[in-house]
Amino acid sequence: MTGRKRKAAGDRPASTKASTSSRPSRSTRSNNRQSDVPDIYRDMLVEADVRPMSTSEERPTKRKRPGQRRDQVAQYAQTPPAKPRDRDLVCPEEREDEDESADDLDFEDVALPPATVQTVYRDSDEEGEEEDEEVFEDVDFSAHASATATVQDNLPDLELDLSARTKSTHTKVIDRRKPINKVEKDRRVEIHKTHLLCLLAHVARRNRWCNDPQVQDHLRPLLTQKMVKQLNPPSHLTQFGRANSLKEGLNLVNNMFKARYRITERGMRRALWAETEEHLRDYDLPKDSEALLEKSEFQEAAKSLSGSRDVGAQLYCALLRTAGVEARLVCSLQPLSFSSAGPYMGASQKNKQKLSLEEKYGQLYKRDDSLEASTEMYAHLPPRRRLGHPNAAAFRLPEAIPGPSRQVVPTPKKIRESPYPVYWVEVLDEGHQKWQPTDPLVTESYWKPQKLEPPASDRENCMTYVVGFEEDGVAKDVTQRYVKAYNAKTRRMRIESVLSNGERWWRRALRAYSRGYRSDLDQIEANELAALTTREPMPRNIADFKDHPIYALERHLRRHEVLVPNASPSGTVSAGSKAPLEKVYRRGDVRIARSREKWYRLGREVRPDEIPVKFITKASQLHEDLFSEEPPEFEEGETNGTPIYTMDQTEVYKAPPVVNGKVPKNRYGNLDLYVPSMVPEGGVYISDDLGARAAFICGVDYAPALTGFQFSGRKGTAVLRGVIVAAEYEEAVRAVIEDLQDQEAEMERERKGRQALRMWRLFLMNLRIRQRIWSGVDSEDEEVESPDHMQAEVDEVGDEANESDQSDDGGGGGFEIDYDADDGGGFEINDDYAGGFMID
DNA sequence: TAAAAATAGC
DNA sequence: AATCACTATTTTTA
Repeated sequence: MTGRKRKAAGDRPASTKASTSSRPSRSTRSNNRQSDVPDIYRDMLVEADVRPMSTSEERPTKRKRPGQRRDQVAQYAQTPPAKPRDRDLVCPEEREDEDESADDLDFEDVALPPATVQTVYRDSDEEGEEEDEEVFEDVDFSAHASATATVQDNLPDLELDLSARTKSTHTKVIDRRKPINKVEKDRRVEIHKTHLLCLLAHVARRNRWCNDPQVQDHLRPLLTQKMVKQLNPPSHLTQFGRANSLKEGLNLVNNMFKARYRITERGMRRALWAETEEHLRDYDLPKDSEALLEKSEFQEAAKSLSGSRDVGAQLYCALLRTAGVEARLVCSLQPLSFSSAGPYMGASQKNKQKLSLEEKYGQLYKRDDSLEASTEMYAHLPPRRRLGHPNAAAFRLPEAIPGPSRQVVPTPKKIRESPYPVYWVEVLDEGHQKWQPTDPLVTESYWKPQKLEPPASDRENCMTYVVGFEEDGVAKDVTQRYVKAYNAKTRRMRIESVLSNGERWWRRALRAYSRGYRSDLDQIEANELAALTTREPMPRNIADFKDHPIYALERHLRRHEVLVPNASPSGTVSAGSKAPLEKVYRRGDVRIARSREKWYRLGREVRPDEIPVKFITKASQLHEDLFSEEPPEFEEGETNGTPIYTMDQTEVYKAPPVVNGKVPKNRYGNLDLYVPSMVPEGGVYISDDLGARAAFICGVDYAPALTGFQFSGRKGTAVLRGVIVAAEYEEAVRAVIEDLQDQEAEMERERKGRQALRMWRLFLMNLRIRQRIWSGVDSEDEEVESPDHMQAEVDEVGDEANESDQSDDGGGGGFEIDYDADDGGGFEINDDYAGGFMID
């Protein structure tokens, strides 16, 4: 299992490393950076399609995920599950629950069909689980101190190469209603994920810098005795006393820090999408963007007490830690949004908005324009440092600003940024066991979590993921402490809302920075945050109810969703003032209804005489109805829709039992086995492809198990996997299977042996030919090897190989050299082949 | 009056 | 096998 992971993690980077080194200009850096990415991220980044830029030439334009996956499956499949397990056949919903802790390695959304071919690798994944856990929790943060992706601004150091896909999706927008197709959406989600990982790595790195002794040495003189004293109240004080002392201390420190620290650079901003390639190409970071890359520069900043406000917050964090306060470095991550609704650049209408916004923020962008000449300032940086992503990136306002502003304004630039911070600090109020924010530079507030969330209209700062890093490198998602409408608003922008396993993904991403256990404080905080979310007030507008995790409106119910009969509204809303009131229901009162067939596929059966909760009309019919403009004819109790039922109208399906060793079958001669509960009484499921043969050999009655359908295009093909036999024959059949497996293995070995022989024959024959040719050329009596001896050898081997050839595929007899041997011509004799030969 | 929210469209 | 998602326009509210 270890091998599997190592392999997956190691293979790709090795190859990329090789190719990067072909570019001398970047090689040193790149090589370093390769090792900069912690192991745990390598998989993620590979999964997320992030690779170093320099490999782009070799990269195939189209990436075949499925293919890759299959490789993995093949690899995993080499370790077959020892025994068939019931888990083989669990419907996805159930599995979700029980696998709460089983975070598997893949970051893909594999939508598992109810019955599964995929179980092969699901299984192996689960087996590898502890291993993975270990890998995750053994991360030694100090060891990784210098090992992270370097990120400049909000710009990942590793790049996304999506040019091929970008172009195709950008140039054609046909359907107005669906400008974003699924592929495009997926792509954006991937980018979002990648961006998140990079941002996390970035903040983690800065957080480590906060512990740097040199940095702290530079900062220590700033602290007065009084500050330190108040920040560390004696434990004999009351809770309030201690909290007050801490607050007063913070007040002192904040004022001092605010006064001493000069903001000379622009900090992190929200990453935005470019609308066209041109915009992206023309994009440059503002001149005064933070250019801090190395720890030494951070130490410099600590000495000079100047830099971006982000660095300011980081230094402030370091300062508090120096003073003995338990302080978290908090960052509101600003990843690219995955929804296309975000602000763009360039659109004619948006120009207006931009201008008005510009006025609002002051003349902040004017100087940007003066920068065309200033690119050389960044010339020493690789281009990717200057850009967010090569193809997906931030916006740039200067284009929209008319000429006059193009003058250089040399003087003391007041940098206008979002009035809300991206970085701040949380300190631990030990008395109350509560983390409290403090932000000396931007909002100049402390103890006021509500003050830090920017309004939705802030284009430069969007609060979506707030992550706090503790001194020991542990990260916590504390978003809920700061946003006022997590369920209604913030969640929509997060990965959880767009991926079915988004929560798991995010948890896993953070696990890279977890301390393997949960402290009491963790628990308290988790409760606190959970309470904050549950206490969130009911939305006041209709839109926020859509996909709300707690509430639901009837108007937003999906086609096959239905309210439980006794659902009682928990409130009302109306769209505007003069609109009818709508009842607000609990999401928990919403049920999914399914047709008879769907339930059957989940191993359940609708009870007879149940009244359908709903009839759903097909899309085509709906269309017809629309055009005919005639009301659809509903007869009493009958409609042209499909009747659907809720779960409680069904019961577990019981297949007809096995009687006298006879297995009941459906009309195709199979037995439907979508879930384990569908195994008939008195029967046993043997999930092995050899089952049918074995049962046949045993001469017992059996039924192949129809475990699901595979949909390719429009028609589904049945997936048969394993057989059902009567319980009394189980042992016999299994024994036969084992036997068959042995046989098969034996045959496989033989095949390989033959293959090896064939290779040798070819090899020796070539040698012989060569020898014959050269025998006349060189001096006649000087022979390195005896021709007779070799002749004998070739004949011997050749005969043997020919024999087997004939029995095998009939071809390749005689002395024709068969270059078309299926297992690859040439003389690549790998271990397998040689091994096969040696054994024989 | 501007910003936010609802709605219409295909 | 199914499926709303996205924009522009109108309406409402602070």
